[in-house]
Amino acid sequence: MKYIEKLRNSGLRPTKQRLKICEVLFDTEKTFHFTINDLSNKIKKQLNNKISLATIYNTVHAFEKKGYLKQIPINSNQTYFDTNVSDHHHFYDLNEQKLIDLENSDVGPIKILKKIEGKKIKSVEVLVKLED
Amino acid sequence: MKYIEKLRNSGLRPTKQRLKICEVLFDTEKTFHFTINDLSNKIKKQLNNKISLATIYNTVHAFEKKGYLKQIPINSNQTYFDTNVSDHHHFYDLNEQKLIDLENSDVGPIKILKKIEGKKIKSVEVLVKLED
DNA sequence: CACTTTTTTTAGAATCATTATAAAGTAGAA
DNA sequence: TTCTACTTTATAATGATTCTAAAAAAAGTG
Repeated sequence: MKYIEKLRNSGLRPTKQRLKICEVLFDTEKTFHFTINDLSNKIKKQLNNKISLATIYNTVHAFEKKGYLKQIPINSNQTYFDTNVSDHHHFYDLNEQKLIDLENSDVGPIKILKKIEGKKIKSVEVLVKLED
Repeated sequence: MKYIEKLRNSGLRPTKQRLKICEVLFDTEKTFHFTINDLSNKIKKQLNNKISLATIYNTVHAFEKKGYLKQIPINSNQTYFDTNVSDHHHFYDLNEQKLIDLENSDVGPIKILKKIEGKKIKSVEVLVKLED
């Protein structure tokens, strides 16, 4: 199965629960944004299946560490994740509290001119806040 | 007093506690980053004065709404604020968990090419994650 | 000044996302 | 199968933030 490798790479054994989580996360054409709570609900509805929060947290964090999911840097009481792990950015609609993808090509090239001794750049993320 | 206007503009009357908060926030040459907890401790040490968390939260949020403080979009369990409200960006050192200012001039101009119907851009914020 | 009304501060409780825990379940190797 | 190590789970713990209601302070009024 195609998700087994993703799990193994993330240091996780392919269990029933983890495979279900993979299905919901990766078995779609479109990528999407979610919170842990969103994901839990999606699993309940879509698969008619309850997986404990602890398992969901563990799995999502393992994927995030390996780069199969991305955290979206935004101030909210919940943490937002993205199944789109390509280099891209986000609009955040303040009124509707909704995230929208901004492809890299929608944002001009970004040059970081300042250097910090002994550190290298891991990622550059742009958040564009929108209002009415 | 110079802070009275800031408070009034934010819809707050100038009380003893709020003026103390202003002192710690705005009475320095250098701008700085802080969490509510940082600020509370700074008030204790620097002014030898305890102000309840509720008051600090209220005041900081009022200033943030008026633009006298900025929230820094970053995923953390605590919310980070910045007394530097000029247009600028941030490095985030993942290893030391420290924020560093990135002046606008340190980042090339950013062009957002995508438009969203009926929405206007309120801010563009760049977060550059650093690792060793 | 009194006295009333409104606003503010405060400590502590409530909330809520996230993390930790420990017991019961499951997978994989021998 | 049987043993061992890893997983899942429900539930508790944690910790930042928000809420609350009572006491304190400030403003308004005669």
